[in-house]
Amino acid sequence: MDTKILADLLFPNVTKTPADLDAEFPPRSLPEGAIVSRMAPSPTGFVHLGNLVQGITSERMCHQSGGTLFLRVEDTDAKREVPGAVQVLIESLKHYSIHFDEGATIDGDAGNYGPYRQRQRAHLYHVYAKQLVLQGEAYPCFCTEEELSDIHAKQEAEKANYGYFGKWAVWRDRPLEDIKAALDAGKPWVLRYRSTGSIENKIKFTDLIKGNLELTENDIDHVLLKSDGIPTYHFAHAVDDHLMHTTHVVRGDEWLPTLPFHLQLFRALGFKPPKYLHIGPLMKMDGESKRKLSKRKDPELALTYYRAAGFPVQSVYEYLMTVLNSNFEDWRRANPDAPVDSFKFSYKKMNPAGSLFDAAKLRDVSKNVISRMDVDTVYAEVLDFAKDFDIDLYDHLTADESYAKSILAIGRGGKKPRKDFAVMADVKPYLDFFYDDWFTVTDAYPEGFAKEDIKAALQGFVATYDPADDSGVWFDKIKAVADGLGFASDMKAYKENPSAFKGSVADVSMFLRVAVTGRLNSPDMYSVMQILGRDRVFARINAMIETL
RNA sequence: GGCCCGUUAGUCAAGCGGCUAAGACGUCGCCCUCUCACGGCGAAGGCAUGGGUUCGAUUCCCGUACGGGUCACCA
Repeated sequence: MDTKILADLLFPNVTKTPADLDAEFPPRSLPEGAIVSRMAPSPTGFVHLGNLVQGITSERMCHQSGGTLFLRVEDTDAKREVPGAVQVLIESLKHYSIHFDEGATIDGDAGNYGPYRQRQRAHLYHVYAKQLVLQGEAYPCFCTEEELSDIHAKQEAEKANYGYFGKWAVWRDRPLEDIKAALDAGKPWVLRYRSTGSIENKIKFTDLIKGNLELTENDIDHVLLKSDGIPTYHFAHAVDDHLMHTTHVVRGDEWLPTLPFHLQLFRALGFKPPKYLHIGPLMKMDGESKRKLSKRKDPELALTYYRAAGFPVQSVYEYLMTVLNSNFEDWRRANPDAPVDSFKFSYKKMNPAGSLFDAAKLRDVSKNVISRMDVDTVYAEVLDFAKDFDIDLYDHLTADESYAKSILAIGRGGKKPRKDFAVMADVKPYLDFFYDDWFTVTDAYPEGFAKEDIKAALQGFVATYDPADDSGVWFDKIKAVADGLGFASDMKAYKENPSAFKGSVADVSMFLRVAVTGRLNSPDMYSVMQILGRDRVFARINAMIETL
């Protein structure tokens, strides 16, 4: 068959050649060893953990090597696209500190290798499509959906392998007249790759994460161009990553089965294939068994889930970092205050297998991240969460900013900071008693004590409390009250002979705690009282005395 | 079903032919001049399995089992 005739028939308007495009998109001038990679999500309106895992990996590799990271929107499937999804995508990636050097932005494209939205690149793909037809390595196929499912059904019946290949590839070797006739009849067509591979052959391949792999050659005549003229992922991947000079492709390992086809394509097109990093999936426990996190079943896959739960961005980022490079944890312990990007990320540390998503671990990481934040940062984080998810909390915290901050400052800073919050939703139950309208007097007194003693202890405290005292003096006074009532002021003495006392200074402190905070647990009472102020402390203590 | 990937404690994981097989989370215990939150100390718990190769295998090879992925005009 004369491929020239066919090529012109199929792509009459394509005049450019691959050489023209190579001239249009010359290599970037980057230092030796610089990595160029991309994030290439499809705009489904749903940004998930997997996107982020892949994004962080690409981002670190590019920027640590002095290279370039770009964002390419894979919007080849018009059917699935959700309106406004591109914006959501760009904004949440930015939110999670994935910074792009070029690519799609909310306002349009930035960079010299665009367009960065695939649907706008149709003319580029067609140049290569025509080239493949010319080389006899692609052909049109006019099968309808029904015909294809018939083929599939027959294959099932015959227990043959599925797919459009060999004798099943009914349009593969049709004479030109048939094609012309179909074209003239206005039948829709797709462009298929003419595979010369065989499943009898194996190809060797080295993945940067998985290591040496042996894969079966591809013998399927995959679709290159859909009937709307827009490429499939495979074809777009080859063309785009060539023209954009991608050096490393990071993607999920669900792509491994189609990798042989991709390699075939790069060869057919005369492209140098990039290095690949195939990441194992994030899994979760589902009853007894593990399975890949699925976006239909698992809300925790969506980034928005973490925001609603009150995890700071930094927490999710650091958790994912520990999953990607487990030595990150050790590094973080040794460098508690260093910015995350001073950590030396290495793809060599990445696990070839999938990992189970560990919510408990996320919480732990998050506690540490939050405990390292300064007051202003925590305050901002809480507000950011509260304004969308707990407006009542937001109103309380903003009513008196410095008061709120003084609460959040308790136990913050220093070598052993408090770790009360894993998520911002933990904040309200932690500090509600600082607000009078949230505070409730409790009658759940510590058990095992005479009411008279509790009352006397509270009165004794009120008689001597002075907010000007430092914590040492403050506590000495409480000890004095304890002693006066037959409670041990010395914990050691108490432990050696508990029956010699009515209780200890710990119990006296508990009386105060219950009176002042309405609960059994609280941060350090000295700090609490300092923040509450003398009048409110006394009011609460007196209110409790009334009930005794 | 075909093809492919994977398998170190409940989980995340170091390890890369010779180690009493790190560490972290979780769990449990003890300690810590006021509880909690921290912090400290300690405990339980592991190389899926059968064959090789080797003086020696968690580490290399093959099989089995189990887990996962993929077989679209979706990415």
